[in-house]
This record gives sequence, C-alpha cells and structure tokens, in this order.
Amino acid sequence: MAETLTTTALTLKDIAREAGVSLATVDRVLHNRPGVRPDTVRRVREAIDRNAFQPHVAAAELARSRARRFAFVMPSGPNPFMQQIEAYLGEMSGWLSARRLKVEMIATDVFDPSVLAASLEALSGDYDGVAAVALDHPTVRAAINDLVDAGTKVVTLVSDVPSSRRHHYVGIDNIAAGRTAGALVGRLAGGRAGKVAVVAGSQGLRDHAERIFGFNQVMAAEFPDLSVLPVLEGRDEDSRSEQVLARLLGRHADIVGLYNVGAGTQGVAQALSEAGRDKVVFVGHDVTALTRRLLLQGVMDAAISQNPGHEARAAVRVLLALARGEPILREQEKIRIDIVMRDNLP
Amino acid sequence: MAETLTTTALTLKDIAREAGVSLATVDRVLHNRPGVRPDTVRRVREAIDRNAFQPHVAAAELARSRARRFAFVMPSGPNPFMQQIEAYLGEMSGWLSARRLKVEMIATDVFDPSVLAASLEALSGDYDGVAAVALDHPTVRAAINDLVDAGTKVVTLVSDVPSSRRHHYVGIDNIAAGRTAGALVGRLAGGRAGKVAVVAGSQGLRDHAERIFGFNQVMAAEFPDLSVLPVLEGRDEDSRSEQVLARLLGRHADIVGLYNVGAGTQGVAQALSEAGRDKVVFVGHDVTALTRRLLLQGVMDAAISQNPGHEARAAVRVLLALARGEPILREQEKIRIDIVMRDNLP
DNA sequence: CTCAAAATGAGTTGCGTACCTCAAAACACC
DNA sequence: GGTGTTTTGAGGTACGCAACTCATTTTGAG
Repeated sequence: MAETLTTTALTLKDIAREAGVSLATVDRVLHNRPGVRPDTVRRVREAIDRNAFQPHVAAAELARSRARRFAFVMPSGPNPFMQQIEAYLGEMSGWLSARRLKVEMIATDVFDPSVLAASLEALSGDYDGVAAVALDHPTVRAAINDLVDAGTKVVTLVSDVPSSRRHHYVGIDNIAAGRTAGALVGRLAGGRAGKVAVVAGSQGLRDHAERIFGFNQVMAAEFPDLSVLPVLEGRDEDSRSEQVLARLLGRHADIVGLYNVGAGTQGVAQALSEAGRDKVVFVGHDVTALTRRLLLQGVMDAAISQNPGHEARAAVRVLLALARGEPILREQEKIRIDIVMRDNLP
Repeated sequence: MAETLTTTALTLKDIAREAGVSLATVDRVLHNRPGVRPDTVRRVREAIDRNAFQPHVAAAELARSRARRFAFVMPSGPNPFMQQIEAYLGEMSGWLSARRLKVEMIATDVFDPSVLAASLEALSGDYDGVAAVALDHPTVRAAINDLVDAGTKVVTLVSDVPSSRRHHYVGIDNIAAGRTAGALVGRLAGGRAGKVAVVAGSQGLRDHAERIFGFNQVMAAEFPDLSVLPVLEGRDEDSRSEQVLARLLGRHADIVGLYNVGAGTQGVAQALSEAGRDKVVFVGHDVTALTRRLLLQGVMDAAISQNPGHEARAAVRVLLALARGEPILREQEKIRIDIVMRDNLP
C-alpha cells in the first residue's frame, strides 16, 4: 500500500568504507582532483553508483561558504517582457538569499553582436553562472564558448544560440509557437476564406523568423482558403507597426486574420480598430498588461505566451543545478507554449 | 548597470547581537519555544525583520538530521492522470533523496468519505506533510482539520476542500477551466448553429460540477446559436460513456460540439467515429497517451490540461516550504489552465 | 524582603560535506 | 638499492543552525 520512492541516506563515509579507501580519496574522486590512480577512481565510482549515492545538498552547500553569483544579461531599453523577468527575479529575493545566491542584472545592447560579446567576456571569472538573452552570431557564439571554457555555466534565455556550447536553453520552441499561432488563426477564422496579415519585428531575428516559418507551414498545409500576405516589418515599434499595417488593411478588404509575431502590439491594435476591422482574428504573443486588456475586450483572440516568471525561475534553477553538478529536471524546466484566451488568463 | 537583488548574508549570531540577547534566546523565538518575555520576543523579531534575516536553508536542513516524510493520498484503481503524477514523483527521486525527503504513495478509495477520512486520520503523527486528492465532505474536512491541528502540513491536490483548514490547494480553478472549454467549443465551431453535448463522470464530483457550471456560463452568454443538451453521465468509464453518447448522437443530427468533462475519453471518441460525426468539435481534458493521439489525428480539437508533472512537483515544493516555514512562491506554484492543441503538444 | 518561577546566558554537540595539511606508503626508474 | 614521484591515509577546521543542558539572573507574588 505505502510504497517508498527514495532510498536510505548514505554518507561519504559509507562510500569510503565500501570502496576500501579513505574519505580523502573519495573527496578527490568526487571533485575530480588529481592524484588518484585510474583504478582507484573506478573503484570509488563503482561504489557511488552501486549505492546510488547522492551527496547531501544541504551539507555541500553549507560547506562551500562562498556564495554563488549569477548574472542575467538582458536587453537594455524598455521591454515589458524583460521587465517581467526582472520583476519575478525580484520576487524570488527571499528564496535566493536563503540559499546565499546573488543574482545581478546586466543590461546591454543584445542586438549588437560585438557589444554583447564584450559584455559576456567581461563576466569571465566573476560569476558561477550566466543567463543571457543572446543573438545567434559567430562573435557571440565565441564569447559564450569562452565563458564555458572558463568553467562558467551558461544558459541561453528566450532566444537560443544552438551553435554554441551553452549548457542549456530556457525558452520555447519558436517554430512550434508559430505553428500554434497558425492553427489558432486558421481555426478561429471559422471557415471564412480570405487573406492573413503577418507583422513581425524583423525577419532577421532568429525567434521571429522561426515563428513565421512555423506559421506558414501550418497555413499552407491546412488552410488552403487562407492566403498569407508578405510579412510586414514593424521593428517591434508601435508607430511603425500601425503605419505599415494600416496601409495593408487599406489595400486588402478581405483580410480575415492577423498574426503579430513580436511586440508593437499597441500599434497593431490601433490600426485594426481605426480601420474598423474588429472581426479580424488577431493572434499575438505574450501576456502583458496590454495584451490582457485586448483579450478581455475581445480585440485579441489569443496570445501565445511563454511564462516569464517560469523562465526566470527555470534559469536560476538550471544554473544552480549545473553549478552543483546536480541533474536537471528536464520536464520541470521545459518552457511550455501557453495558449492564452480570455477565459484562461493567468 | 549591475544591480544586486539580494542582501548580504547575516547569521543568527548577528541577529543576537543586534537584539542584545544571546543565541539561545534567538533560537527560542525563532522556533516558538516557551520561556521568553513578550517584550524580548518583540525585540528579536524586530531585529530579524529589520535585517530581512533569512536562516540559511542548507544549515537548517543539515542541523535537523531527521528526514522529512510526506504522504501522497491518491485514488486507487487505474487512473492515467494519477499514474502520471506517480511517475513524475518517481522521476524526482534523485532530487528528493538529495534533500533527505521521503515521499510515500498511499492508495485509497477517495470517493468514499469515511474510508478516505480513516486513511487520513491514520497518517497523523507519522508524516510532516500530506498531499491528498480529497472529496469535499464534512467527514473528510474534519479529518483534514485534525491533521492540521496535529501539526501536519496539508495540501489538497487536484480537487480542493476549501471548507477545511488545509494550508494550500494545488490544482486549477475548475470554473475557469469550464469557461475555457466553452470558449473553445464555441469559437472552434466557427459560427455554425446547432447543439452541444456534454459528457461528465458525475455531476456529484465537485470539479466536474464546477467545470460544467463554467462551460454553461460561457455558452449562454456568448454563443446564443449553440444550445447545450442535458449533461450525460458516463461515470468516467469508456463503455458507459460510449453508450450514452451514441444514443444522444442518434437522436440529434445537429450536434456540432462536444465537451467531455472527465475521463472516458476512449469511449467518447469511439461513439463519435462510429456515428461518422468527425466534424463535431471535440474538447476534453488532460494530455495522456490517448488524448495525444486523438489530437494528432484531428479527432479531438483541444484538450484542457493541468500539467500533472507540475502538480506533483508543486505539491512537494509547497509541503517542503510549509515544513520549513519558508514563504511559498505563489506565482510559481499556481497551476495554469493549459490549452493544448495539436501544434503545442508538450 | 523572600523565595519560587520565569527568563536568559553560555556553552556543547552533531549534521555531512569541502578544503586543506602533513605524513606515510606505494610505485617507477635507473 | 636508492632516488624521486605519485598515491593514499589520517586528521583537522569550518560552514550555520537545531536542540539540548545547566547555571545564573531577573521577575513577580506574597
């Protein structure tokens, strides 16, 4: 009836006895310190595996009195999504200080590869872990690899740099996000035929490009009655987004759907309402104060969201697990693609 | 540029000095031990607050050598959702044992109030925390309150007992889940007029009743062209669900939507396909191997899901925080209502 | 003022690990 | 066999707190 899921607690001393060596040797093996014969290493490792030994997290943490330092490298300038991440980190301050963790925010121009790379290089040695919103660019990739080589744990946040040797990526699969947006626009259009507009920040941004790719995939395969118009670039700015979209709406009377890939949501909504096109199915990204309002008003129909609070916490947990050498709970740290409509607004 | 989010690390000794008392007195205050004058308690508390003192989690954990025991009281019998929760707890075993936590699964008939209450009472004293899938019934409520009074931390899981003094509820808002289902059925029906069928396990179950309530709310308010048929009771069984639904489908040719509130999904899908009614918008609950397949095949259109992995982990984290006297990260532990469609299948 | 009760101080021990030193043993090489 | 090097053992200290004991001081009631 009652089934135990955990094993009994062993200590290093037990492992030492099992392996027939002293505590010091076990310690050397555990921390990859030199001066142990390969054969002895093997014996110790075997004893550890055989007993599924887990070092006591609390004891380990206590013993290494040095506090851990993590840096979050984020875009400078006002970006609601990033501000939310910052806010959630602030909410964790009690949790962090109880674990003697120091988290610092570093604002930089993440869109300039050389500036970003320089910011990353400057962190080397000072931090145990770095979470960065990074561009996928050779210079940045090199900076990340340098950090990794220096022993710093590196996590990419929101936007990945898959070609680098970063330890982990905390963010969503943007192609799947685009596919989801496509399915929503198509299904919510409810069989109407017509055109679909797409507004992005820039097709040069990896995440935007991936979303558009996924979006087009689904539209082409499943909604033959809907034709996707060429992508508008709004540079994530309200005014420009409004401008380009207004022009497009003027030219096409049969637009039934709209996918806003990045920010500039305010401008997009404005253009729609000024053109009196509130029947257009409008799908966008992220739950902010603005999109929340638009969803409640029925202007937006759905938002694709990656929970920023979850991302912030996952980044910290992953960095901590990496620093401690603990396994990562992949399932827990995976960021889901949330579909948010009016009735399941968080 | 670099802004620190945490404060410097103080220790109990610092607090003692600040408050002008000895370590022993601080310890007494911190653990609510008797023998301290109210005025002194106040002084110590003030020193703690003034410095936003956080006991070092690792040190505290290490000092209390006793391992913590948590019990998960779950329904007996084969229930895929519950099995998933069990599986995720199993995946955490490394994480658990590194923290010297013991989690035990206790299967019982959660639908029989007296049996459930007896199971709960039996736990008293042996466990630091209990997570229970519980019925909302006076007898159960009393058993929960008894546990709480005995100092055990109690968390309700999936289904709440709001009238009890349980410390926390880990699960979704079922009314909002029902509303979301309603919005999905209505929107995905795409303007078609007709009838909507609802299949539930039993209207006596609190969570099912709440979902139906939310569903009807939205349908009545927003989709006047759709009329909801009386709720069918399938007792969460495949065969019975298929039977009752098949009969209903035979009687009504104009059914355009279907909401399956509980389990029995296999039977519901079977009835639909045998009647050749694959155009019916089908919304159900939970992502299992079955619903995953149905979504991919296009039989189901959307599933409302509460991530069982998240629920399992949240329950453990909440119990641990409660046991340690740490604050709970409400935002983190909140269970979201996930809308899962084919393209954002996790 | 007296005396018991209450409040407080001072101190100890142990939790399991990290990190360090120093000496002893084992080994390799000529 | 002697030398130098590598490997191993033994042991200590520190980390911050929980939990406890025992002596001492303070307090309040009579």
